[in-house]
Amino acid sequence: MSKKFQRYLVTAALPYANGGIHIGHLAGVYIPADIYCRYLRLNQQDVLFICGSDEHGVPVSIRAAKEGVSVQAVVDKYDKLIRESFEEFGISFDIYSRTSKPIHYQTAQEIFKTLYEKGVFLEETTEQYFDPVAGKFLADRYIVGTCPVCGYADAYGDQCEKCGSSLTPDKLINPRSKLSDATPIKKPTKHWFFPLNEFESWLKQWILEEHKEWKTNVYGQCKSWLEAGLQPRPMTRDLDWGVPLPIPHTEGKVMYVWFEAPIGYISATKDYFEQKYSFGEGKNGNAEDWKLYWKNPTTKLVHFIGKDNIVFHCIIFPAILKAEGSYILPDNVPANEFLNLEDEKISTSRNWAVWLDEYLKDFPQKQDVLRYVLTANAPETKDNNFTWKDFQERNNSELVANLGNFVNRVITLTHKYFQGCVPALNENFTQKSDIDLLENLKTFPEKIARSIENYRFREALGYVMELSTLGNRYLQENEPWKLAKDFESNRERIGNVLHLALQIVGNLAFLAEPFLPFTAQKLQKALHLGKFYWKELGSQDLLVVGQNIENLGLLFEKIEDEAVQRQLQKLAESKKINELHSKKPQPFAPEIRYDDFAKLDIRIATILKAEKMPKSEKLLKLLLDTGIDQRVVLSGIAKYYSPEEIVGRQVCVLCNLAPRKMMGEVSNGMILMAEDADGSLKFIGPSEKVWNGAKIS
RNA sequence: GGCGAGGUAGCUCAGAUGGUUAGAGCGUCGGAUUCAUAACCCGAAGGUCAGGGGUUCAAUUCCCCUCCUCGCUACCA
Repeated sequence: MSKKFQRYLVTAALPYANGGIHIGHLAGVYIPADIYCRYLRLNQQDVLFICGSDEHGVPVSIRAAKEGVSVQAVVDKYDKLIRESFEEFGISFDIYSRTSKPIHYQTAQEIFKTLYEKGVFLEETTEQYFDPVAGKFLADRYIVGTCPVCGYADAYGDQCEKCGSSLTPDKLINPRSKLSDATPIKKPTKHWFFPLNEFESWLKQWILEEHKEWKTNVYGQCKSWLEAGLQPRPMTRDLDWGVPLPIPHTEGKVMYVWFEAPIGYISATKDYFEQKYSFGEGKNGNAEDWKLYWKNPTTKLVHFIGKDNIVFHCIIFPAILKAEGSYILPDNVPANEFLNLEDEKISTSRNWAVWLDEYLKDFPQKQDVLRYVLTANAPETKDNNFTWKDFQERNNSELVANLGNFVNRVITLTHKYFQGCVPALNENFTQKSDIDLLENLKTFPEKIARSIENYRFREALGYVMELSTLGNRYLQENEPWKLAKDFESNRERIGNVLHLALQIVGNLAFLAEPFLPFTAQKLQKALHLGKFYWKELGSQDLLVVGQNIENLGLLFEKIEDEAVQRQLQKLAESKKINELHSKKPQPFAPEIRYDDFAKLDIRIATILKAEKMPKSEKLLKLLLDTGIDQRVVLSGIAKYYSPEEIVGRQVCVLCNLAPRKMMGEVSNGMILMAEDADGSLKFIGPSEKVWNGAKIS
């Protein structure tokens, strides 16, 4: 834990090239990672900050099909969007690479091959869905059909987007291929499994014993997984978009994204050094430098991610690296929780988000404001809420009124009394409040550094603001504007006060840099400051006496109600669109013949008994009188009906459905339900009482 | 249902290996001030630390139960 490290390798989760970056991503991953790296650089550490677009996986292929363009075109488009908004937002990656680059293919294939040759993988042939027309195996996402839960006609094989149920392709009614509409058939295919179970005891030792300092959410998640027991996981897929396997005769097979995406960190590092040398900096180095960062145990590897990625970064990826054998493992994985927006979950598909590219257009030159708000309210220990009102208030009462105001007062006073030049500090006029101020100032770099090193960024930012408050208080206590009423006799004292206040501003110009890089840059320029490192901060002579200070105007401006209203309006519109969308009935399913319908034997039956299935949230166990027999049917309606209220009711039952086991009970049929616009389920039955067994036609 | 993380002032969040008056920022109210973007500074009010039980001289902090939120997971023929 207290190991001495010689260099840092910091990674930020690879954004998926399927959409833009929103405030949840920023608050959870990119801003904290950027603060950490900017601090480390100011602290003269050797640090490499790595990121890049993750461009494989099924969703991009589907989007490409939907937009009618090539997969490459889709990833190019989003890679560009993401890359540009990060750049403009000041996320200081040393490299932003892509997993579609040849270097990544090589790297991923090398690692795969090493594991293959070491005999790490288990090979297993299983039955998978196959599209006989397109001649391809189908990922779950590529199979659509009617959702067995809500009846939505275009549910995916892994999940129904309508009702959120998680599914498997077997569960879909009338499954069909997205590629050709053909009915998928099952066909054997071979896959390579990574035996996570073999790494279980090692992982337990490494995480549960050796990394007790990890954040509680991360540690807890890992513990949960490890204690549940790990299973082998397939690391290959039958797809044509992805990194091909480096094994002969495996055409049409690629690596599972979660196998190769984290390797993207490694290939991005290689990419960095290749680019560096190709631009002529490499005279003294060599292209093997990346190994220093990935294979030398004096390197501290830190992964910044969101909580949804914990398993992949703490369990699967480390196990893969461990199996490979020559790589270092992360020292820490400071995963953040989630950020909500105006009390609701951020959702890309529902367009409930604040998109970085749109923010940058709506609030030009206000990168630091968003950086500030998202840091001050970062979901470090629990899910947090972002509201535009809070954004406005923090800007107006913290950035404008505290920090911006302090800087402005000091510079204005300096111009007023000393023609904009830094006055000298005269020892004869030093007072206790000066000494207190300086004593206090000295403690800040250390405090801020400690918080950052422990991944407590909101606390660190709080200290920066505290220093600004201290400055404001100092001015208030010493009231140079009052002394100036008799300027000549108080000249030295006024000079001292402003000198010290300016030194505080000078310190802020660097202490704030990890958090507010644009503001820090402006300040450093206006104060004509040289380059200072963290260890030099806290000192009282950053500014040179006599140096001219530029009047840089206002650092922050107020955000008016109208701007906030506009943003709220924008959100209200997405909400309206969502509601319209969800209230629109689903389009009709494809035409069928009478024969198809006639296959369904739907009867009226009476519920004789009803009880809640133990250990289940959704299932009720019903005993039905069908007129012909009495049978048990399980139905996922527990959220909408209590057992007592439905006994005696007549319902429609699909009777000739194959029996199915759920939660250890066999269900013999399916109750037909109508789904309301809000997703709730209602029984359908005869309008008047009929005899049990009545056939529906 | 199982597992994990949370439930602390009006709001957003800290914190305590159990011990005298539970903290911060913002908001609110009062005062002071005018160099400053009606900003700053000082002060005050505001909390049975989700609810119930237990252990203890002492619990908000430890244990058990219940409720609520979020995530993972099983189930929705």
